[in-house]
Amino acid sequence: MTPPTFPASSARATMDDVARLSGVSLKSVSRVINGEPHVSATLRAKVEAAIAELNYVPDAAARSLAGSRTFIIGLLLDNPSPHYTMKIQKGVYDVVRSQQYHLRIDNIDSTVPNAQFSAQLEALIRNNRCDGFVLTPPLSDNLLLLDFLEARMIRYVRIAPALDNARGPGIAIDDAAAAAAMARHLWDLGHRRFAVMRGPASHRAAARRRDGFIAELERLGNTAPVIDADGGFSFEGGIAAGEAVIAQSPGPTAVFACNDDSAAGVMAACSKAGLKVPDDISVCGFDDSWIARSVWPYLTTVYQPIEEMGQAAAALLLRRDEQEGKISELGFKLVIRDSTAPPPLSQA
Amino acid sequence: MTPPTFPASSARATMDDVARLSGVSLKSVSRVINGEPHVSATLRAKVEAAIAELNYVPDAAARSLAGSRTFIIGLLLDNPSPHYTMKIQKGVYDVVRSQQYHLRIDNIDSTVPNAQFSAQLEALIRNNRCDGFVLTPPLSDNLLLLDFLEARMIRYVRIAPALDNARGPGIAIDDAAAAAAMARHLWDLGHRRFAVMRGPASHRAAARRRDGFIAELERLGNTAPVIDADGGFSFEGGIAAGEAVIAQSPGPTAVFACNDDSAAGVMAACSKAGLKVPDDISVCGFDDSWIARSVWPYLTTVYQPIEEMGQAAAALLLRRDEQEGKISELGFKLVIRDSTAPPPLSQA
DNA sequence: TTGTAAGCGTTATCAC
DNA sequence: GTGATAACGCTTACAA
Repeated sequence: MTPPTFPASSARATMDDVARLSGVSLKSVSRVINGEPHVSATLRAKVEAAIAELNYVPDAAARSLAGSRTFIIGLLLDNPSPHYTMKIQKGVYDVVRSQQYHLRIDNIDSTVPNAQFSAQLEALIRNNRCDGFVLTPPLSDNLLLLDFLEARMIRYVRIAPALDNARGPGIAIDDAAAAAAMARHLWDLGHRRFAVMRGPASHRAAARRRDGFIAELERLGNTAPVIDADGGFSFEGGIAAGEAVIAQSPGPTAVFACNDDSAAGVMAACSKAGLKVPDDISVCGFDDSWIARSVWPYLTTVYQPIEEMGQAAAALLLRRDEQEGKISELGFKLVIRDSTAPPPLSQA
Repeated sequence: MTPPTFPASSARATMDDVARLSGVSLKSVSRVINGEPHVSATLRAKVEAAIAELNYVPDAAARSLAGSRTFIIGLLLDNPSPHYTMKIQKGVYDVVRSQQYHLRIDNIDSTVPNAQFSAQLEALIRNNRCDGFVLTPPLSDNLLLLDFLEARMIRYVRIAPALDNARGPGIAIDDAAAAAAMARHLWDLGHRRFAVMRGPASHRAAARRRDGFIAELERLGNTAPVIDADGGFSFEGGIAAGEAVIAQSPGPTAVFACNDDSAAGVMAACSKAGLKVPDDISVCGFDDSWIARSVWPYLTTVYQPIEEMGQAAAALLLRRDEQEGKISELGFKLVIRDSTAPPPLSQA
């Protein structure tokens, strides 16, 4: 079987052409291109003119063969929510392209046994290096992965890490504070009986949301027990947990789900049970994902700047300001829509 | 400003090492690696043993510099639905990786003026070629893009093309037939008054769905006019169009939306208007996207094998069986869930 | 069937 | 500041 071959692109100008046209050496052209110091203004001008005239663009393959950079940034994805992932991807892409880098995608499955996991990583790294990886959750908290990358001196930036935060650079929001803001919103509306839908154990940030919510309620003076259910971060999980929770007596007047998907599930459970949101019960979520505006009534939730987190992660990776171990926090925003309201008078 | 530099990965075996260890020439190793013919079994065995022992992996940069292949496939994205895009991306990724290729992502904005559009394309192509592109809708029907790629002899495969189908290879489903199947489903339930929510004009496949739906109704004997509204392919568009449609008198007993997002919007509109789905009105969509299971009741829709379409597109690109102009059709499936039922007795 | 030699287009080393 | 010249790791004529 003959391997596939593809036509090369049409002839392009090389560094040689630029050097010849501008009457300088190859190395000088290289200096100009890479913005190296110790180049006279006149030389630089000559070279730049030639580059413009020839419409010259450096060849990535040659650069990465000769040099130590590949001009490729990898985005490591695992088991992603489409909405979340696409936002991150868009953010990373925009920054990467603005610096003349390219974006490579790599999916890895972190649910397999360790040996297999390492094999996947090996396969990714070996035949086509890249200049760094952006790690998305739950990979951001995968210690095996961090070990692997560090052992090979491969740079990375973690998005929404929640574990071992001194470990590597990262971009996050303050999940606990955001959940606390939501707790205050519900409290101020008059709610006093709450349920919280936690996320899967592997999602560390979800635990922070749940804990932050409960802690803030306590701080506000809440003494009643908060119903604690597993919403599984999914619509189906939200339905199941929602049905169980609203069947209790007395039931909650407000439910905080740790992501929007499970919140939508809770709303569906309410609708099945004949409870009107928000008149009979308030429901709120987290993420301000696309589903928050795809349910009726629109979901009260926490906006996190997902795309900006992708941008910031890429920028951090490209900057190389040895910020190891620093987690940059971005702002969140409470988005009050139509799924939360004061509790029914009879229950206030 | 010094450009960022990244550490090279740890020393790896090269083809030279393999040649030395196995006692053959460089070229022979190359032959084995590339699966070229005319290699004796013994030589091949020796080389493969050496490769295994040294854990050798060819360097992509060197290969693409010396040869005509880059081992990179590009996925061209524009204005994507997250769910759809992620599925395509996953499918393309899996096939590409299985052939030792890598996946590069490129977003382009096709809503800008032509000159700017071409500039975007130039920028993508120039400094880092790739061995072919997978085109996703609406890019699959962008004639400017096809011209651009063909002029540069860059291979491509179109996903869900609906225009100029003789133009290049592509992967699609039979949108008209799928819509017709949905029409029969509703007709068989007893519905006789229909509305269809069409998509935006740029999405050519959407028009095929609408037309196929209406044509099948006529074939079945429907004489009443079909209400034709613009659902805009979005949740918001579906709400607006849905409100307008159900306000009519007599209103439809069944609504077919050309994608799931607008179908969900119609459901929300019904819910606002106090109509119960499916008891008072049936609603169905197209795509079997994630939102179809994120609404209540679950949406009756058309499943299209999006991930497989991505796989097939990548396989086509990699095969190089000059199948120019051939569109491969994959199967669809009617997915009957809970949002469709017989019309209310009073209206049957 | 196998091997030799000449690049591919950059960056890096070291002189000048 | 600037410029020869040697890598980088592979593919591809062209021989043998």
